[in-house]
Amino acid sequence: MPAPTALPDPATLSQLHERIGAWFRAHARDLPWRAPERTPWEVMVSEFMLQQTPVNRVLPVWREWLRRWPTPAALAAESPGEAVRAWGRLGYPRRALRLHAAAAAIVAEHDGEVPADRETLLGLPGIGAYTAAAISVFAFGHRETVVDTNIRRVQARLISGRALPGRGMTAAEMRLAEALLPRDREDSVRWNIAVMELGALVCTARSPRCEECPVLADCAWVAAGRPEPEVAPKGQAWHGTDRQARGALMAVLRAASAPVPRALLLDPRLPEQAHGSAAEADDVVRAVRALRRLEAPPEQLRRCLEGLLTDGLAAEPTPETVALP
DNA sequence: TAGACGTGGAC
DNA sequence: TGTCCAAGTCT
Repeated sequence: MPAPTALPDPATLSQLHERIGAWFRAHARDLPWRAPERTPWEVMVSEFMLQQTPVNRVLPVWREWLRRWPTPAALAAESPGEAVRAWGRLGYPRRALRLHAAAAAIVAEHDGEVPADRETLLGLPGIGAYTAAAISVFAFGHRETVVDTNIRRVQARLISGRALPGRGMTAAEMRLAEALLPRDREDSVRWNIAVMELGALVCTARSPRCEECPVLADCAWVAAGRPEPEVAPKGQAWHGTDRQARGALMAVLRAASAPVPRALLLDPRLPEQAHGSAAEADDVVRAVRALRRLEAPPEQLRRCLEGLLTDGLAAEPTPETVALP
């Protein structure tokens, strides 16, 4: 059972707003998707890419993506496979597929303009509670409660006195975020991004930099003597998993511009065939060797390939070959 | 609601 | 080295 959460009184809350706001003005990173002239589409692309992926890895892919596809219509005009290829090594390539599908829906149903309200955004592929709120706030300046993993962690420590939030978001956390949100619209936008930034830079999951925290004196977790987390981390297995095998299969498809023989994917011990340019052939050979090194059971490779086809991450131009969709 | 879903950097 | 973690979404 979560510890009871005492809401700060109005004076304290106002002080929290002030201190975290001042900290943000002094320490915020200069991230391109925060520039005031950014379009809603540019913000939306950043939010998709930032789902479970660190800022530093997103930056170059975001720039190249928007150079190629500066509008939803530009992306929708491409094949989904090109989106998956441009996604590169960001991970969770289904996000590329969903971003492409969302662009198509925006063109088909919203005159090519990113919707401004949370409810409409929620109807788009790949947009859940967090991303809908984030786009509404960061692209359109609306007053909405945004609750991401950073904000949950800051709230858990600062207000609830716990080391980490639980696995799933609770209604209580949502209510707490609403209660903390400044009334003024512009202040609320600033608050959301500032708390996220505080969580990302100072109130981090592993080794929080409490000495740099602007609200250290108000922190319920510190006041409680920094108790240990209540829930043990889940621990993601990796070696030998389907996720690893799917990733290796996708790497081969991304590297190849021509369809790849199905037999090569299912039995990567086969000799690689020539693919396109010499440079590309090198990339394909490298990817196939990485797949081979997994020494995944043939049964697993078959299952994973079928999964990629089912998910739409791969297609079969012919019965004997596989390619990006 | 718990589990699946990529990838690479930090400790 | 292995574990943990990252602006989540979907089923």
